[in-house]
Amino acid sequence: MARANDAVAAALEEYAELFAMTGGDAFRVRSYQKAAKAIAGFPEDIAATAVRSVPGVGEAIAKKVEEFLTRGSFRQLDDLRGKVPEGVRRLTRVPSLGPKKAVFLFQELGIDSPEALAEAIGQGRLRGVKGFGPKTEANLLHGLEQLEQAGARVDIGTAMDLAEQIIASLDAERIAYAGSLRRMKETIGDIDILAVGPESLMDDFRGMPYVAEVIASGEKKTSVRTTQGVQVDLRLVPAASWGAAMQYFTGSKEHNVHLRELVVKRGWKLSEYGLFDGDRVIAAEREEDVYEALGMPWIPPTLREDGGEIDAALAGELPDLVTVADLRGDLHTHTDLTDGIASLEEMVAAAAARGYSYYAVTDHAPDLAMQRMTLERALEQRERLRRLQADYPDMRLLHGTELNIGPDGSVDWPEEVLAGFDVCVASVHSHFTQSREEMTRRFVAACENPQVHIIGHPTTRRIGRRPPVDADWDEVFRAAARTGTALEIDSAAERSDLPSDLVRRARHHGVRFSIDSDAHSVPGLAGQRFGVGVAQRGWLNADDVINTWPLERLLDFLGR
DNA sequence: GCCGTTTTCGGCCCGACTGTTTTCAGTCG
Repeated sequence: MARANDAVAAALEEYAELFAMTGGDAFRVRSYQKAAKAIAGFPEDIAATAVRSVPGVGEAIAKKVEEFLTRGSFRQLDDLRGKVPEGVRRLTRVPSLGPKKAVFLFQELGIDSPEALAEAIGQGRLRGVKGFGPKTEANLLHGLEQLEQAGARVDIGTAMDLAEQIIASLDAERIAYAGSLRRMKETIGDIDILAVGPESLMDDFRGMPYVAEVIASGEKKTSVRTTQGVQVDLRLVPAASWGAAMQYFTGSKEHNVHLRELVVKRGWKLSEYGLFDGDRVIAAEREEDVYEALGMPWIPPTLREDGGEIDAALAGELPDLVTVADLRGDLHTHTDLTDGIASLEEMVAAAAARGYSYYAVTDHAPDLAMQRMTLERALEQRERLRRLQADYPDMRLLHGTELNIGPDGSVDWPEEVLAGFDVCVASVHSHFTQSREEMTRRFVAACENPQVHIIGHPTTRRIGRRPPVDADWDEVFRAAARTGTALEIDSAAERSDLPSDLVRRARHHGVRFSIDSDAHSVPGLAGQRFGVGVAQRGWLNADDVINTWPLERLLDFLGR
């Protein structure tokens, strides 16, 4: 069941942003951001909790949240939405453009969207404007390009939260999401929801508080844009053709085109209403029947990209994909010692509740200055973790760290310190714009460090915010395979990193993977389901993933 | 706006980088 937490957090996040843009006090902005983060990371459903009990939520924010929970917004948010055009908010999505410059551009030049900014630059209207020199202009152009590449797509976590919220809000006989979301694609353009139920469902849908705009509405399909700017299509389908509709609307288009070629060869017809031989229905109610009628087992949605899955299915050679149930632990997580929001004790208790055989705490290492890590603090944490171990006889607690890979491939702590950690994840957190050669050398050097077990979020992309770094990935994969360094599939939805296409390529080089949550909160631990989606899209089976292995085998891998 | 074993007022993760500025503002992690 969808929790209200994410919708509340998104509203507070938006308010913080608008408040900052309208000249609000920076410390108050931080209060809203902190509260949003705490609510998103709060383990209970906020709608069923005393809001004040969430750390970081005081009198004023509690009132706003309560109003939001009753009517889907709050007065101050409505006010600011009226003052700052939605497009100006989108301007801050342009990398290198923050709230200050965005508001400046709006007030001084009337630029009210990324599109308008592109036009203004094209017309040379930024020339000579105070604070906008040639370098800034070039950076903005580059940022606009990146934004365009990312498109209006949102990460799968945002889309999944929204889809689950919508599904929970509608009273249908049967309802589910299809499309790229069901295929667990890392970014989602729009959300497709199929439902069986009365036509009044459409009215209910249009009237929901999360609907900002109705784009189109008919008997069978309603399209809306939500307050988060995501398009959602709701389709009513006949109960008798549920399976065919799911098959059709799950896609991908390429998968369906390929499948329909097989259908046509047999003189049949496949549509969202069913698989037909003339007027005779061969399959319609169950999706499995569509595939079985074509002589193959049901194909998992995560494989439906026309990447060889149909031939594999026909040959009976579909991979035995890794699942969430295969995971025995998590090897990359944070606590409030650095930038997490839950304590060590809370995170460990939550991990135990998830039934893990092992669990690694990997707070940031000292070179990420804002985290203020020191060796002393790390060793104190280790002591606390060792003491906690006694309370968890069925779960091995591993003390790890997330190191920073420097520009030359070196990491923060010297070898003798690293040797004291059970798990070392090493990640790039700076110098993103090195040349391909430098970046490749940097990753290869990190792989060759015998103390490094896992390369964290390898491409360092942040969906919609930062492009992946440039490296010769095949070279990196060869180094990882040669040195026995695992590559991480970071499950945090805005990362989804490695991306699935690179996962599949890396697998061909014989690389092992670790599907980690990179959780900064208790609910963050559940994010592994998105990493499993990426892994499935990369055709991984359980054996490819080190944290499906039994404890002994994992310890062996870690060299202990 | 939130929070409290130095505080109910006065602090609030902080340093690096970049471009533009002649002493710093904005952005980012």
